[in-house]
Amino acid sequence: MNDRSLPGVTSEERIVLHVDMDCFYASCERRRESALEEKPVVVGMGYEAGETHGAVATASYEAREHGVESAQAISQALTRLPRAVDADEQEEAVGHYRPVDMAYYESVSEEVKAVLHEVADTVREVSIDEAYVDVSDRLGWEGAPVFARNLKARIHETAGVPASIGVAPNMSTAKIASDHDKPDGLVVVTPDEIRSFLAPLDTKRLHGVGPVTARELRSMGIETVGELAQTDRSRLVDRFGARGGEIYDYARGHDDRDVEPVGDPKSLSNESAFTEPTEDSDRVRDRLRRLVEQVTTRTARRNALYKTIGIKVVTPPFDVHTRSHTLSGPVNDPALVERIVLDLIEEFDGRSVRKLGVRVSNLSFVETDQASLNDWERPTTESNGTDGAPVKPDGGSATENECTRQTSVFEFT
DNA sequence: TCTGGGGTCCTAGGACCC
DNA sequence: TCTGGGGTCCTAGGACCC
Repeated sequence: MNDRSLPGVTSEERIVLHVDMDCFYASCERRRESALEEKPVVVGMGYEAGETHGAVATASYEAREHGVESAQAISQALTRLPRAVDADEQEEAVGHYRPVDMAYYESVSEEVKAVLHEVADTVREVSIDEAYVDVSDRLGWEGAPVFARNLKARIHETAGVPASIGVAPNMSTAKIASDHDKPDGLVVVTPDEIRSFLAPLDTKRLHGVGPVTARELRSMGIETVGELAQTDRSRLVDRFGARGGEIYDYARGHDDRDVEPVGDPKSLSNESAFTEPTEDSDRVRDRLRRLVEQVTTRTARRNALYKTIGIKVVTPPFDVHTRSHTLSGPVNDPALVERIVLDLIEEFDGRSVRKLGVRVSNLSFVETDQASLNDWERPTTESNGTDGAPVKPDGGSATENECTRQTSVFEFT
């Protein structure tokens, strides 16, 4: 159903919850180390000896009061909030820094998601600490506040971490609502409150409005969601393309997206930054080989085949370049990935590099058992004794010959 | 903001086919 | 050989999200 072009007409009324865990990694650390309760906690990587270029993944609200924010350089975080050392812990404001432990956070996340699946038929797990649930079939608006309050309590009892919940007739508003009263928030926006709730907010609160769009909107004289809602839709589409129409709809409280589970990933990548930019092509190649191994290990574990292989090269000051190469058919072949990656990087030889990435995309997932996967993936080693060229589903082989690099559009004009 | 890492979607031009 | 147009795939970049 798509009636977004008809203002005032909404699809059948829905009740959508957005569940957002509060500073999730820090909460997880507190769950297993209760001494961290109510103390400034910073979870990140890069502050251990010998590391200098990490960033803050999550800062607890106590840490945020000292100016520590997520995505901040760890060096800056340490200046604002010195690291707690046992001796002078009583002295003044100090931060409790913990390294990222994804495996643990994943396990806590699973406990949270299990609760969500118990209480709702449809759950969209957006990320490790965030999910939408559609409970339209289970309750009406009268029951929504109590339901959400109970859900929060249940998550806390079961998984031991706090959550904020937003309830609204659609995903985009529910998300804004969950963020409206963090931490430990609960905000319910009923259909008749939706426009007045959104109107005074800064446009940046809308999903799809980042720093660039917010700046451009400001230059158009649009600061609030209410002002955005009063703008000409076509003016926004002209300026921002499809996203312009989207944010206009969101600003008016319209969002027809269904809450549906996320599917298989579209791409898998790994990247890594150098402590400082390097021109050493051996170091660059070593780093790329490591990334190739990381990413192909993940694809193998997930039974993923890829057709497109690419690199990302960040050169100073912060210019992002991508190069990619598409094969004629999906493969799972780490050696081929390495060859292609090393081929693609040649163009950047001699240039300073601060960050590298390896990505595979155009994924397909083999859901059959491992045995049959191996059957068609590696018949070359014993059965027919060829040189181990990757075999494609259509029986051809994706060798380097047929994947001559396509000329970049930038080599012209 | 002197900027880590893993993702998604959109756009625009060119190649190529019919 | 000229002209026109539609459709799809590929590549690179950009904005955004967590």
